[in-house]
Amino acid sequence: MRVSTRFSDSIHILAFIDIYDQKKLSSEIIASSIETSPVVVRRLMGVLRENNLIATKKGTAEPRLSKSPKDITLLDVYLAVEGDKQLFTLDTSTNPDCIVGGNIQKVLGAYYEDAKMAALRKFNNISLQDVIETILVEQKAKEHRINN
Amino acid sequence: MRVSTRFSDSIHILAFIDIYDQKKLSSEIIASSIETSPVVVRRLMGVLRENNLIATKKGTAEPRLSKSPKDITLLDVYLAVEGDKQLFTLDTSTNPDCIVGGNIQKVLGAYYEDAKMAALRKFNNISLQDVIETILVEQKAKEHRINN
DNA sequence: TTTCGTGTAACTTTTTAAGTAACAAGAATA
DNA sequence: TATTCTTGTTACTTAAAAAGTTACACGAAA
Repeated sequence: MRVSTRFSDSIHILAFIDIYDQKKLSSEIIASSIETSPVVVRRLMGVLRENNLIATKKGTAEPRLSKSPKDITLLDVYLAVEGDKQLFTLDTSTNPDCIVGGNIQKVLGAYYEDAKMAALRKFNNISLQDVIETILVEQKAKEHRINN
Repeated sequence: MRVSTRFSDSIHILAFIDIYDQKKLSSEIIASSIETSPVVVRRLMGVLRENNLIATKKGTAEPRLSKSPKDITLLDVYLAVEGDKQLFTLDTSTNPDCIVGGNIQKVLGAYYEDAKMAALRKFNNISLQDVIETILVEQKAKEHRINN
């Protein structure tokens, strides 16, 4: 299938809202930064709103973060838009009458869960604030290279 | 998209080959354990062969592991069939003229790589032997429950 | 009251992998 | 040696999930 960019795009939206705080923040403007359609942005923002990461007002282009960027981790965003699904996919239809087919799901499932948790723990240690600050540092470095 | 079960199915194939070592091991028999088609099995076995994990002989139903199960890690299998692709997907088309769009790929890319490595390190610490032994233990436990 | 924008539904397109059909050619065997 | 089984491979179809598109009711603000 097409691979989901919801996680990346959601972090983008949140960083954008924080960085361009005082400006008009229509879904169209945000979409032009992500290079996608306004509807995709509004759909993602709907999910972020349901998960208490942003607050929006219908008809008004003024989305705001519900919490400080320090208090939003990448894991919060990931769980909001991707949910707690498998990261590595088990084949869930294997022959239960075979020694391998009848036991491999449980065995692999445990290893997959372990690997997934190792990755998600990393995301739980990165805040939106970290992302925003790093973006701003990269931007200054970029501008420095251009001027020298 | 449809989610790939190549990783799970490949481990299944390797465990099956090792456990049913002396028996006839046609792609049809293996496929019936995975509950898929023989062609899917042969395709995966082709990839496993290219990556030196198994040896096969055209026309003969006798695939064999190329190495001891102790010396095959889940990471070896993962890289063989999924490659070293992104685990978390960056949106690679963002507006380069925006502070966020112009820097987020690099910033998120680094965090994603970090999380991916945390997961893959786990897989590098699990051998096919671990998987096989755990399957056999689960099977004995299952039989014990049935007989008591 | 006009204009802009959100929220949402319905539908289409895109992408990727699995499933299916077909077949040449190697291996084993009666 | 003829038959049967099987692999390796190609080409095509189906399935599933997400992004893209169109449309529109309704809220907000000038």
